[in-house]
Amino acid sequence: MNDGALREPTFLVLTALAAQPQHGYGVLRDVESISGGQVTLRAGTLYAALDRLSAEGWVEVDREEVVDSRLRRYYRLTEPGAARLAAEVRRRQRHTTAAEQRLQLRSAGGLA
Amino acid sequence: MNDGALREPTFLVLTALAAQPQHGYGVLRDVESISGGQVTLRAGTLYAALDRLSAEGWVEVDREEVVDSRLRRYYRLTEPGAARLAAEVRRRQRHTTAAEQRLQLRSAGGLA
DNA sequence: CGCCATATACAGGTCATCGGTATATGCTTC
DNA sequence: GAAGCATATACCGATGACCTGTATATGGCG
Repeated sequence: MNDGALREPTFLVLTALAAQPQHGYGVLRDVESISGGQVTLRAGTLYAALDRLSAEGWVEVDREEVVDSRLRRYYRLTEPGAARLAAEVRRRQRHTTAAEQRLQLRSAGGLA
Repeated sequence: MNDGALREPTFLVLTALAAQPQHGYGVLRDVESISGGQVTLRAGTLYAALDRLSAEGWVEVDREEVVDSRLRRYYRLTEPGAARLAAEVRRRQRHTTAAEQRLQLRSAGGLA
């Protein structure tokens, strides 16, 4: 079991749903704000990810509302989904910490 | 310009080369240790990434040695490569911080 | 009246990664 | 002494997440 690494869009979708349920378009805007405008998810990416994550059991439909004749489907992060996200956070922190240390060694003039 | 997100294997290859030049197999072992054994790069992934990153100007061949009739090609992270890695670190830290905060909100019983 | 924001959905294409294989040497183990 | 493993680089076909673009529909703004 090498894998399990989440791609950035998937990671951000889970993050957007971590605090409270949101509908698709809300996730879209949330991801944009989390990333400071760096990441704007394509609609296709978002709904494909939502389907995939539902099949995985990491998110599920919270409720559906109809606002102005338009459907709003709210998604919720499940407990397994939260655990998965937490694991991915640890994994990424480990990697970014290693990268930082090595970049510092580099600017310090190489390895001892 | 939405993109620029590095995939995990690519990120780890750059990280492995950040402190000092290494040859392919050294990168392989280094990535494994950085990730605590979680990530073992496929040979195909590694050399494809090295080619791609060379074309991008983020890594370059440092030197070549022949040890026991076997070639050792050492790669080095370039300055643009180091800058790219540093940018990716900042990006990932922003995202992991957001994910952590939201997971805490969740365990605290939802958003205020 | 056209444009933008809101909102969901699908179809076609790309590309990084995976999985497997090939080649070659030297050390260890049985 | 041969079987297997670590070292070392390299290619090829398949997969799948993601991107681009498009379709559909409503309401507000200029």
